[in-house]
Amino acid sequence: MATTTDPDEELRVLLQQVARRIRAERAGSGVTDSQLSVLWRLVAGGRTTPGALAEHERVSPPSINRTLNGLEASGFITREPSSEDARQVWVAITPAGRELVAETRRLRNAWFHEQLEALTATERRALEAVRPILRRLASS
Amino acid sequence: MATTTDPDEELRVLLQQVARRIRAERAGSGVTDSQLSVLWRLVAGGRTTPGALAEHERVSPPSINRTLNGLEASGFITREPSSEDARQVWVAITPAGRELVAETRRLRNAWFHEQLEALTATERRALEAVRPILRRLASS
DNA sequence: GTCACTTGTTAGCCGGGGTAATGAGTTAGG
DNA sequence: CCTAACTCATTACCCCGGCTAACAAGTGAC
Repeated sequence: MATTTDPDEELRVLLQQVARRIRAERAGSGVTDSQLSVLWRLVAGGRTTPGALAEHERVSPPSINRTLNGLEASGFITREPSSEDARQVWVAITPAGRELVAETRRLRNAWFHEQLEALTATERRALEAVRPILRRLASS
Repeated sequence: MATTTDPDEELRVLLQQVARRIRAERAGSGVTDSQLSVLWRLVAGGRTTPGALAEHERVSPPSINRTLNGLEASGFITREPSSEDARQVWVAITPAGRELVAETRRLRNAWFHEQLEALTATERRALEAVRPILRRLASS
């Protein structure tokens, strides 16, 4: 019973499954997925505000706030009221956070790296060709 | 500050973001993501057991059980004890479930479809080339 | 017949998404 | 200037869906 499946739908399902597979490689490093994502952003882009983070992560302000609470409680970020606009808050990564990013990133990438290394050169190229498409899909 | 990013890591992050983007296109159709996934599986593969579903969805037995509870309560699946092995349960999709799959699948694919249709022929081919790789990643 | 194993289920925890409401601060208009 | 509308962050609360631990029922082997 060969599933009579729309090819586009198979792609959609595959993308979801791969993402879940990646996510499953959590390595119990004490930091959650969304927390790591925020830390990664802070390393890449420097200090920012909760609102900007929410927008970047495509998540509601309350959601990002909870993530920030966890990170602050663990000492990986600091929150500091803005002096220009007292409604705003500056979110900055701490040295401990920076260190955690480096270490966790290594762990989190391990499985995926391993999978990619098993690819042939042709497959590697195919994947490269798709990178810009993924970028567009991610930001559309 | 140009992020100094490992290309493989960018791929990993992109895959996650695209998956989240797809998932966000939920269209409030009354059925949740994991429920639809199970229904889709039942349409494709016919009746099966909770254990087999859990394995296929790469999820723990209690998790699949909760999903099945929701589907049963909504009348989209039936559970029937096996006559050969009384420990086992047969899970089957109902006509209502089958209909819901058809309709929801259409809704759920809308956004993704639209994105894919905006691709050039070259990009389309690049995506096709990656399909078998995604299959392997999803099932590894 | 007993004991180990298998299958499904329940109970309870947690992360992380959402909306609604709130408080504090800023800004625009009369 | 002072009030009204708006903005940003946060709190409270709900829901979904992972997980482990524990358990009940059934099977099979010894």
